Amino acid sequence: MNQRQVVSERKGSGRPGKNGDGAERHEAIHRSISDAIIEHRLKPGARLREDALSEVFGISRTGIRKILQRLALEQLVTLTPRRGASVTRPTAEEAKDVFDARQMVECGLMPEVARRITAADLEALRDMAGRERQALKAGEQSAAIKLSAAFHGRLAHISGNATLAAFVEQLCSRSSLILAVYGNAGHLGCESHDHDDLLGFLEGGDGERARAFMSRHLKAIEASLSIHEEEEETPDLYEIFAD
Amino acid sequence: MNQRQVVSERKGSGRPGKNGDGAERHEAIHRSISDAIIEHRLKPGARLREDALSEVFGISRTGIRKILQRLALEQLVTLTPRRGASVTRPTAEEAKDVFDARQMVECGLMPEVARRITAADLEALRDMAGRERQALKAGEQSAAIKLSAAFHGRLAHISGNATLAAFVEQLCSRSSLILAVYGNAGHLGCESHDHDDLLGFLEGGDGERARAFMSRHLKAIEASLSIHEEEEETPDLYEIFAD
DNA sequence: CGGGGGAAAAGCGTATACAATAATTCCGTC
DNA sequence: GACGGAATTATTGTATACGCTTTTCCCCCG
Repeated sequence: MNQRQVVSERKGSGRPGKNGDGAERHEAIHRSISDAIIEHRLKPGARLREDALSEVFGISRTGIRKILQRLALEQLVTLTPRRGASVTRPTAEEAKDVFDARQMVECGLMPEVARRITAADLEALRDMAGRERQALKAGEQSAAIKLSAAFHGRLAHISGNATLAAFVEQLCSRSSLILAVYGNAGHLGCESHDHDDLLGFLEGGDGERARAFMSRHLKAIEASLSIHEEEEETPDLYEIFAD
Repeated sequence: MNQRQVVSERKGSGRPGKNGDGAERHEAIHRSISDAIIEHRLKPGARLREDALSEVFGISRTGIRKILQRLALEQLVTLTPRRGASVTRPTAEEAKDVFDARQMVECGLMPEVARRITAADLEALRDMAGRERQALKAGEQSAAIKLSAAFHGRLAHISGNATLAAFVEQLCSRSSLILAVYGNAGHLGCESHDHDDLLGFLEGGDGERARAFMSRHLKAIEASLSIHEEEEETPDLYEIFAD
């Protein structure tokens, strides 16, 4: 594909182990794969072979498996028992569940966010929204998608509830996958200046209006999807040939 | 301790690999440890050494590490870089976050649950509530705690949203840990017949009343905690000896 | 020419070995 | 007798080796 310069420092060096900071390394690899999925550089259904990944990142399969397993818990990859890992292809039902969950949690968080948001938060968020619009205009869908998810995640963090914020982040990642499967190319994700408008309500401290706007915003994204329920993994032949 | 008969079939048998159904095995071990934590047979702060666990369950450290990692993602155990795993000891802040999250999600789910609940669901839930009361009366705190968490989890599943239901289950598990740290012995968890009352509202299809009742129910549990913020892990000596 | 069976290959699951680091204990010196 | 340091021990981190399952490809038979 196109990412080749990921990380190759000390790849062919004879020393196998010799770790300096293994934990951060793993974190970096996790983010690297996670980003590739969220940005649609790895598309739903793509297989992730352990050997290939271990070679690319220069660590053994042990470490890769650990990361793959974590990604599976985050619902970004699917682990099929003897078949290995692949990028998750969300079902229509999962898509509905994820957006219903976002509706409940993100909207529910808005009043508290409006109460706690600071000038520094607003500045950072406006910057993100601006860069997102810019990326969208420049046709860089990957960057725009990632920025949109980051915006929603950052917003949730302002509520002060780390548990709910982490949940929102996970939902946003999954939403990105859903967009990849059911989104129409063209007007994808949070286009327009919805995000800027939302920040306006939050700056004014109007939590209820922000909640209502967030609700419409999410509904608009969900409505833009075309849920056509691809052919099932195990088509029900009895139903198909019931005549 | 007291669990010794866990599983020892084919333990000393020479064959190392020879797996029949590794996945189910791992699932069982995960549940075994998870239950032990939720039932307070393993208390917060308890260390979980990999060697010991691998010997108890008769699998190698590889499998144990996998399970430990999953438990860490579920926030039931804490993985300290070079120090191994231990049962998570929730902070006061985490406790607040968890209960706020439950307040938002579980209450928000009630209307939909009231809409979809069936007679079979009601019967199963009443059975669980009954067994919980019975266990509480018999002084079996462990069983009561697990049944309470299971009740809330089962309830959430009726909403039909698997994502939110899984989240609720996780929150309930963590609540069990919170009870272990901050709960007063004596009246712990959902005593009385709160659960039965709730089922009454749901049976009547009154989603709004069920939501309000669930809100009070959760507030009551949270209020029964004594958040005294144990000595911090790194006490601020400068502040303590500031005079 | 198409389909099925078998052999080879590829890839995952698990265990084990080795290296590195944190904890503990023991000994020497002050 | 106590404190500091060094060696030993205990425990985690990582890699690698091996077995088993699945898949693929090729050849043979129909």
